[in-house]
Amino acid sequence: MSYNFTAIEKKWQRYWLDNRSFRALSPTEAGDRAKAYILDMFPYPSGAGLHVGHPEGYTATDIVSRYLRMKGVNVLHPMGWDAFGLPAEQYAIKTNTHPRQTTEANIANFRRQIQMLGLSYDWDREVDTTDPNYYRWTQWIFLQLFNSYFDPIENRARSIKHLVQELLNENLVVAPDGEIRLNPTQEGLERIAGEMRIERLWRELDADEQRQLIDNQRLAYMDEIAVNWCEALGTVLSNEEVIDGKSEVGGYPVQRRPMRQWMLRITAYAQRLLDDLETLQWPESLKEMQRNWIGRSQGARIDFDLPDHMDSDGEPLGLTVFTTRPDTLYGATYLVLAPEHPLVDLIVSQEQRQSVREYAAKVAGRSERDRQADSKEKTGVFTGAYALNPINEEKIPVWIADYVLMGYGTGAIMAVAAHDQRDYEFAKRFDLPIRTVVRPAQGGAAAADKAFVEEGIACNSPIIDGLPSAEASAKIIATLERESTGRGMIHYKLRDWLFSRQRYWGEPFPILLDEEGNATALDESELPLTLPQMSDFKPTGTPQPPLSKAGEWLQVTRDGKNYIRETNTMPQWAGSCWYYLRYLDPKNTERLVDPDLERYWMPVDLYVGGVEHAVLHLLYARFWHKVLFDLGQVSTPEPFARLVNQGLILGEMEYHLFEDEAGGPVSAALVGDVAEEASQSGRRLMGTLKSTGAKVIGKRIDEALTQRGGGGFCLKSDERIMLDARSFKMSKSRGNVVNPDEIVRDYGADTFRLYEMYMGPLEAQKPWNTRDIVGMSRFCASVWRNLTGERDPDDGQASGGDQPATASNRITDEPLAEASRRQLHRAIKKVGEDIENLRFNTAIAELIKLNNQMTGMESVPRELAEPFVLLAAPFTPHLAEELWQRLGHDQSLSRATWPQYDSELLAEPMMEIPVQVNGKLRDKLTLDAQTTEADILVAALDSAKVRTWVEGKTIVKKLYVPGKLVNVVVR
RNA sequence: GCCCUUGUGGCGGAACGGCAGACGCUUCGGACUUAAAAUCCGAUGACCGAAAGGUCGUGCGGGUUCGAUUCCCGCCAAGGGCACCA
Repeated sequence: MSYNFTAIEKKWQRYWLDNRSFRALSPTEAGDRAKAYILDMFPYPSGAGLHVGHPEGYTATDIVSRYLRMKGVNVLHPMGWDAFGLPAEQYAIKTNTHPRQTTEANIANFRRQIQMLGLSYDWDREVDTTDPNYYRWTQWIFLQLFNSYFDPIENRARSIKHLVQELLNENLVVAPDGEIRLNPTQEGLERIAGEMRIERLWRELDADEQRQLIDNQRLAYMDEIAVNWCEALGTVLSNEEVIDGKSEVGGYPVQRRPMRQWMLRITAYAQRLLDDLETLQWPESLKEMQRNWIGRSQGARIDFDLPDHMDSDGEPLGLTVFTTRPDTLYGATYLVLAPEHPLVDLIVSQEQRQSVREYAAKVAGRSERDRQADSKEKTGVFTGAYALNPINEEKIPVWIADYVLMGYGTGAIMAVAAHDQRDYEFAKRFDLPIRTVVRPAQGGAAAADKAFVEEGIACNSPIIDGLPSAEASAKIIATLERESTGRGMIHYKLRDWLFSRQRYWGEPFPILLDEEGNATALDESELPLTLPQMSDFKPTGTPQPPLSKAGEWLQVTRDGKNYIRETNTMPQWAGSCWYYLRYLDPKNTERLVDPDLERYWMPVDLYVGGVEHAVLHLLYARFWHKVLFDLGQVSTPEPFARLVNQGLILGEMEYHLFEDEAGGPVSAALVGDVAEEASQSGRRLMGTLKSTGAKVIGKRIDEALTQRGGGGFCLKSDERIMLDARSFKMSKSRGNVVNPDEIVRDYGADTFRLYEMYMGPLEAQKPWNTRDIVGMSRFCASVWRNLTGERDPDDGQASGGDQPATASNRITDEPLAEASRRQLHRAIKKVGEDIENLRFNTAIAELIKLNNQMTGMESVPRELAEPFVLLAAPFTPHLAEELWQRLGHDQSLSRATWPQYDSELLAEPMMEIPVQVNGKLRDKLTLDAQTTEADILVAALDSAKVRTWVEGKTIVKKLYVPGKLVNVVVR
């Protein structure tokens, strides 16, 4: 019987599970072995089942894990389920089943699919984010966030108790703007300036104020802010979940509306999240995406007085802008506020009130998306108010315009029309003054029809004239700071993380709310707070979350006071923010993770997953990790030392024929230029139009192509043909989704694994091509034949997984030929190095070459067969285990020793030296590897072929690159 | 508009200063077979040539170098990210 992959794969999958073959060792068991934590991004178990993209990353980490185990490393390689989330809940609503049920069914299906791929996970450590024993600790981390604040002096999170203590001790005081500062009297400064009280002490606050003050410092806090409300999903979404004004999930419209929501103070960590990227071995492009998302801008806040306006207490009003170009302050010819800016109502003049209101109403009625769509045409309205430029007391008009966003900076800008393109367009539109205050450093004039936005030399700016922009900015900031009309600051685009959702299927907050809506945390001992069983978990159609219908569950009386539970739930990201920690100690009932285990295993040595999490999961997880680090719960500042993004697997190539613009002849197959070029020469376009999957549509392709003998096609000489061959993302609607179940059924898991790894570099985006799978299938069958001698179904031998393994008649104890031995040792080196560099495609190519050698052999020496099976084991583990057993081993090879190569055998005794003349290859010499340079050059010039190219010319230079080539330069 | 990534045979890709196209697919030819499948052997970048051999060739245009797919400068195209971010 021939190679029966189904039986073999079942047999070994059973064996691995029964024997817990991939159990990670405890630090004690491991002794002085090295450790490696190899992690996959755990999947969201959707109803659709595994996608071919999942096995790509999972196979990659599996190969690395299996390889490292064979190298004697203690490997932790776990898997789990990120099972809270919107799709499960939406599906549950649609089918009227409880999300618990669908989630369990989906997890079972995912587990089956993952196990059928032969992935070497330590199943003892499986986690499920929806398990109360898991989300108990998600809630626990939330409590840590709630009970902590960010100490800007130490630049880290600390217990809120510490803050209260410092306030009680009067080391800290409360500034009028609500900020907490060092007590100036501690530095010998006065806390009282004139008759006006500047700062207040803790004991001078009443109980409500104290509570407010503390609540405003927490890392998890409630705030009434404009949030992204998605009507269709019935929930709010984080900035990261909104793309182009639509929900990332489902693409539903999202509106801004003010709601009281839980926020996490990720902005406090902006600088550390930015700085620590430098320490990570991550793809540069992904780091760049995080940098852009954090969006650091260095600049200044500048205060403009509004001389004609007083607040209700009779204090003069002021207006603060943020700018990255303080050096252009003299060029500010007007100010612009966001239409939603709270100051607008206070300063608008009687005459302008009507038009300002109308404009603001119009803007409010439009989504962010619409606002961006017609950003080409600037709109805005004058408020009737004027402000004073602090640098020169110039009186400038204040406008409102929707190109200024309330959500960035202070929601107000100083407009410098000469040096900002948007301001320039606005000024042109409304005929506002444009004043040049920077000239190009290299001389030459700036373009007249647009803003000069680069740095240069300040001009028309009395105190900074002649200074380069950077110095000019510094001087302006110094001046403003001296006069208390501004200060240098760094602004981040990153916003605090909106952390609550109006959903049922998420972690409940361990929070009680009193009648005023103040939050009180549950005690750690009260966790987990489990989701109430509800038959009606549908959205309410209002911002009221489904849990508001939970009846008794909601009511809590404590110390004689009535509370109601928080009815929002946490977003899907909560569970995935820390799952990598739980794998280390998944059954611990006392702690999140045992500190010794945490220190042993962290950080994650290799993390593989899709790039779609660049600014969501990967930013959130880093943030939580840093908080846990500050609070002493984890030992490393970063969770994922090395990260690799697997490239997207696109759908199968699609070929399209279409009319060209002239409505003329048909367009046909292959990418534009190639086809066009081909059409001009009339030569063979592609030999295999049929076999590539191109569909012959009607007669048209036949009109353009003539069939050659043997099934190839040729372009008719004068046709103009364009071929559109492209592949698209796999999607249900396109009908190009490949189902892993079918591939494994038809070809086996080993072949499937090989195929995905052989498609190309792990990081590259590449199209699926079912046609190519057969290559890997042939390889597996060929290895089987080469090592078992079982040729085809007719030779009468029983085999397959359930049968007792029979010894092979192809294996011999004869010594291996010298040349083959050298090839083997080169392969051992290459395969090991390629795995370490995640270059699986070239490693597989090496295995194929080695197997091709065996195909040509009469019988295969054990000296070659055994190392070959070990080298193949990480890639085709089932096949390798079966062959290993048939080679007479009674132990699984999962912990067998990886072969070692002998460096002596890497060098060939003879070498082939190409000889170039003027950089062109003219001959090749086969020489003893010991030949000296002088002899090689003599031999090279002695070559007849070389001589014909050198004759009659002067040799200018003779070059020898040791072991590589000779180049003779002649003139 | 800005940032990042990628452009190599009929296809996926390899080489990443030193023999361009490893390896797989496809196609063609041969062996085996009553036949087919499977398997095995050989060929497969283009052009010229009967052959030996030669010329061209890694998106395009320059540059550095004895030598460039590889490094530098300038374009073009595709994919991804950000986007009125002050």
